Parts: sequence; C-alpha cells; structure tokens
Amino acid sequence: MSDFLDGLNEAQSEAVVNTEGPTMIIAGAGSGKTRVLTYRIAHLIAKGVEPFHILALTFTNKAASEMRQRIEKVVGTEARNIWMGTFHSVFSKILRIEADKINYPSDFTIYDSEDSKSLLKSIVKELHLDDKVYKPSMVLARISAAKNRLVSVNEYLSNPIYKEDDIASGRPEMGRIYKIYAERCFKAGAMDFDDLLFNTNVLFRNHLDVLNKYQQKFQYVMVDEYQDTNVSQYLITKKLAAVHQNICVVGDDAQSIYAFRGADIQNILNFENDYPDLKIFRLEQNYRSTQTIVEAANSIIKHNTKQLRKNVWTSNPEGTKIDVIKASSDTEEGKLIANAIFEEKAQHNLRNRDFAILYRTNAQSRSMEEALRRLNIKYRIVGGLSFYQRKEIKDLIAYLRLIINHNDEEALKRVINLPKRGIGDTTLAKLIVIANENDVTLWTVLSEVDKVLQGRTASAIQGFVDLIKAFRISAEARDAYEVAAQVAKESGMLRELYEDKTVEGLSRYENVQELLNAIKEFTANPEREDTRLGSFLQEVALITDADTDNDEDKDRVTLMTIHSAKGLEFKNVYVVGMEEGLFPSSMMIGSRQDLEEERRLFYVAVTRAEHKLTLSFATSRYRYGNLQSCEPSRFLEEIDRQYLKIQQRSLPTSLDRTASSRNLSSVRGGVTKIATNPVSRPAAYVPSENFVPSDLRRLRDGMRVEHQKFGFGTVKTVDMASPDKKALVHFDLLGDKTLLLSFAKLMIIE
DNA sequence: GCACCGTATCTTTTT
DNA sequence: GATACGGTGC
Repeated sequence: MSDFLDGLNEAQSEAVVNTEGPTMIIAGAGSGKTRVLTYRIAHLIAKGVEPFHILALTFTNKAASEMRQRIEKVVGTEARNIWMGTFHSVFSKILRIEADKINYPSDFTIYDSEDSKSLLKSIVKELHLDDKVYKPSMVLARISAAKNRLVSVNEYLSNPIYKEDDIASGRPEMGRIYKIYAERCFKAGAMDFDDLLFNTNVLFRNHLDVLNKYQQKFQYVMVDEYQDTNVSQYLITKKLAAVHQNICVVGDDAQSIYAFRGADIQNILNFENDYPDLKIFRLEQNYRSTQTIVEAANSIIKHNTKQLRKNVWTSNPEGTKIDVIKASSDTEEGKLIANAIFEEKAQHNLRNRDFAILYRTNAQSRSMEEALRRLNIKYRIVGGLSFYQRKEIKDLIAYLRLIINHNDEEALKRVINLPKRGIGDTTLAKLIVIANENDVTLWTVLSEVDKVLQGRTASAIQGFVDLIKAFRISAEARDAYEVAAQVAKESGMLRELYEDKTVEGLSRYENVQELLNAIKEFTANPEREDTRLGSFLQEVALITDADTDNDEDKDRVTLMTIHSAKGLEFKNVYVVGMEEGLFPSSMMIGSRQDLEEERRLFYVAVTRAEHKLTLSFATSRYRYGNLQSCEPSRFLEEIDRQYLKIQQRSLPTSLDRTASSRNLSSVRGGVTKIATNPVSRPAAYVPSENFVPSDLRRLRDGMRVEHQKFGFGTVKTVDMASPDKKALVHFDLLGDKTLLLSFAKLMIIE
C-alpha cells in the first residue's frame, strides 16, 4: 500500500499519510504539490476509504481530470467515483440535485459574464440611468464582490455602508440594480457564476438536512489552490468539513493572484486560527527549476510584506542566467522572441512544446503570433476568445438553452431574431416592458402574443414560439446531438451561414459543424449515463479554454496569460511586455495591496520555467491604436542583478554602445535599428539604450549614475533624512544639480 | 425593421 | 485596431 510513497521526500510523504484532521500543506512553486495531492487521495483509497466519500476541489476542470487519471493509475477505476472538479462544477451539480429546496428548476441556466452584462445593461436602460456611469462590467463587478462576500440583496439594501459607498462613487442606484438583477435572474431560472457559490451557501444554511447529507457524504475534503478561494468558497468548505474535520487545503500564498475575483488571501493566512489543532506541512524543495530561477523568484517575492514563512530551495543545477531582452517596439519584441525561440530550439534540440510565451494581457498575443508565423513556428493560444465564446457557437447554444429553459431571457433575446424574422429591438423592448409590468417572463408574453399584438410581427413571433415548442418536444425524446443537429438545420442558422461565402462566413459554418461534432462526442461516450440536452448544457456552461486541448496540436509553442499559466511548467519560458503600466498594470499600481498581487503574478510567471527564463520589454508599444512610449517594469529592478544577463548591456561610452547595438543587430538578423547618433559630436550625451531606472534607496555618495537628460555624473551627497529625499549630483557635462529622489530617474552604474 | 457607416471607447487578469 | 453603438437612409 505504501510502495507509491517511495519517490517522495520526507515532507511530501508525511503530508500524504497524515490524512486525519485539519491539515494545511504550504507548497512552494514546483514542490510536487500535485503529486502529494494525488498520492494522498490514492493513499486514502488504499486505506479503505470509499472514493465517493472524497471531495477534491481544484482550480480548473483540466487539473481535476489530470489528477483523476493519475489516481486511476495507482488505484484503478475506483478513482472515477471521487467527487472531483472545480467549485463551480461540483456545486452546480449539487444545486441541480437540490434545486427545488431553493425554488429553482433543476435545469436552471448558468449565465456567463456576457449574459450577466447584457441583462445589467437592459436593466440600467429600463431604469433610465446613464450607462456611462453604470457600466455593465463595473456594476457586475460590484454585485459579484457582494455575492462573493455573501452579501444578499436585502443586506445590501439595509446596511448603510454599501449605500454610502455607492453614493460616494456617484452610483446611488446600485442597490436597486442588484435587486432587480437578482429578481430577473431568478425569474429566468438562471444563476450567474457567483450564484453557484452563493446559492450553495444559502442551501446549506437553510436546509440543515441537506448540509448534513453532504457532510456525511464528504468525509474527506481537499482543496487545491486554497490561496485563490473567496469567502463564499471558504464557508462552503468549512461547513462541509465541520463534522469530520478532515479538511486538507493546499496552497501557496505567494501565488495568490485572483483577488480581483474575490479571492481572499486571508483564507490561507488565517487558516491556523480556524483550526487550532491544525497540522502544517511545508513543501519547500523545488524540483522544477534551476537554482538561478528559484533564487531569482525568491528575490522578487521578498519585496512583498505579507507572507507565510517559507524557504523555497532546490538542489538542481545553477543553470543559465535570465536573459533580459530590450526591444524598440512591440513588433520588434515579437521578432526578437521568435528568433530566440528559433535559435534555442536548434541549439538545444528542443521541441515547440518546450516553449511558452507568457503575457499580462490577452491583447499582447498578436505581435507574438505574427512573428512566430513569419518563422513558421507552430503555436497555440490558450484563453482569449475561446471556441465557446464565438458568436455562432453562443448562438446555437442559446437556442439549446432556450429549449431546455424557456424562461432564459438572455438566450431568448439572442436568438429570437436569428436568422432575421422581422422581430426587431423596438418590438422586443415593448414586450419586455409588458412582461415586467405583469410580473411574468418574456416567454409567457411571447406565447400569448395575440393578446398584445396583431399583424405581421405577431405572426412572426407565433412562428418562433411554435418552432421552440416543437424543438422542446423533440428534446424530450432524443439525445443532445440529435436535437442540436435538428436545431442547427431547422432554425435556419446553418443555411444562413452556408450562404455567406466570405472567409469568415465559411469559418463560422465550420465552427458550428465542430460544435455539433463535440456534442456527438459527448453523447457517444459510453460512460455517460445522461446524454440528453440538459446534461450537455450543464457541462458546457463551465467549460473553459484551458480545459480543452486536442492531441493533434501538441507540439506547439504555448501562448497565454500568466493567469492561465498557473500550475503549468515549461522548459523555456518567455515573459514579454515587462513594462510599467502593462506589467505591473496601470490599474494595479495605485495601492500596495494591488501591487503585491502583481508581484505575486510575476512570481508565478518566473516559476513556470524549468531551464531557462527570458524577460523582455519594449520601449514603445501600440495601445489604444496609437504608439506609446514605455518604461521598463520596476519588477526588472527587483530581481537580484546577479541572476540577470542583460542583452545589449554595454559600458556607458558612446563608442561601446554603438558597437554593441551593431553586434546585436547582426546576431538578430538586422532587426534592431542601429543607433543613429552622429559621431561628429562626441561631447554630447547620448542616452543609453539599456537605461533602467535604479532603486534609489541604494544610492550612496561617490556612485556613478546616469540621468536620461543630464547624462553621466557622480553623486556628491545623498540626503535621505529630510522629508523630500534628495541628492546632489555632479554631472560630467552640466555640473552640479540637486535631484529629488522621488521623481528623478537615475541608473546606478557602479 | 434593417443595413450601412462613422465615431467613441477601449485593455487587466477568469469561473 | 477592433468592436459596439448611434445616426441615417431605405
């Protein structure tokens, strides 16, 4: 039973065998966390615990299915009975079973953020409020934050704190919007992402018999990525584990990067207070990365104040230094990265899949894609606009949703005039008003349309209602694929796309076919008991791009945001766009808290690399459609210099500078522009190309420094004592100047 | 009701 | 640079 413990170190195997009572595993990056979790579950089963008594909550569906496969290798097919998945998928399953207890239909719809925003938009409009002030994304964020802290509509309305907050921010109607939004979701038989967790809490609070049932069922509860749970998730796990107390959370506070989604780092920092007899295990040995990478990462995270005690180390070889590449533009950055991958691949005989390019925002993928295509390097993009977010896919799914749940207003609005049936926005708006005034759903109004409308529009609506009803009857007798194929055909959607002979039209047609194939695959799975449409929709609502990977495009360079890279590892990692305002994002430099979250994000990025890490920045970049100049990220400064190898780094004389940039341009195939300074004026100061402002807390008398306007100089005195810290610098060309250190940008040379 | 075109706004990150 | 929205003309 314990032979699978052999490959584990002491801390790991202790964490595996200590299965009883509250447990926290603090797992540094690359410390074999997944292995521990996997073996821990396998160990439980080997000990005789029934798989269906185990609940394992992971961050992505992919992580869950991978873990399931690994456990299956150890314990066999029994692993299939473990309850394993994301919070959202596990509790949406439970909510479907218990739906009647909270007055929801068991085939409730799950609204994605697009549905939520669209609903909020119409509510704001109906209330005649300014949609510039009440921006749907902003309102949704506020409502989401409330739900994640378990603040119900009534609490929101009765507690003056929220009202005052909203008045202060110029949005006094927020509470009213929240109320109407919640009512409309409920009436539509829909839950948004946050409702899945919120309503689970409601269910467990109001129905102790139900809570008790699941407490008995889940004798062992395990939570991965615990640092990314929010209050709502925290309470669910706490309640579930209250009887048996066998709760095991795994996490790394240094990798908490989802505060914007309500994740509360306090959940992990305060876990000790919740369970006084808590056992803590620390996994500190990193098996993933070179010493250089591990130590560089430590030097970064050191800048954060709030941390659990932890000392990540490795016995891996030192490895190569971290390359820092400077580019003059985002286009050039792409080219330099693509070239670097090309050379690295040839030199070390690597495959495409050994490389990942990570960035802060999805928009940055484009310059990378273009450069990779030019060099014929195959790549895949994770995230961004995923397959299931495409218009044509969402359209067909909206049809299917409406068939299952006629009250799903967002789905209804999406397809009622698709293809064109002559039911326009004005008609629809009129009908929605009627529905709200009479407190019935939009569908009810539509199915009794003859009471409110006559003529062409009325018969168009009648036709639509009859169509959906016919599909519904069909759905009761057939499986998901048969219904979907029928809908695609008989709704006229497929024909409309087929008739569109443009390139995009063709690809849309193919995408719909691909969706049909996916549904076919779903129904063809022999292990699947329920192949009906409702069952398919349930699954598809919570699928993400990171979960879908087909085997055909395995050997590709991976492009994704750092957020989606969490939990993954690659031999060579390129973190691009290391610029102030981009990474750290300009939205996050306002507060220490936000900045620390950005720094943890950078820590996550760095620790994805096994052998080699490259960081790059551009001095100019297209944003908002026009060129903006950028400064290198402060994070570059925070890495201990000894781990870096800065490309184009040169001695601060104009001669060496031109020489080095010429060198680089020849190596990189002439991509870099050669410096155009006239050699005839050697006395003038030429700014260094690799200028990076230094941390001026290190500034001392006698240091040589560079200033981008004043040139090179020597520090004469540093005054840190006075409130505005300043230094007197003697510049070679301009003489003495007093600089305020909070504003001045100086590079320390030696 | 609908198609077309010009303009405004936008970029964090995701279940 | 792309998309979403409002205005215009049919």
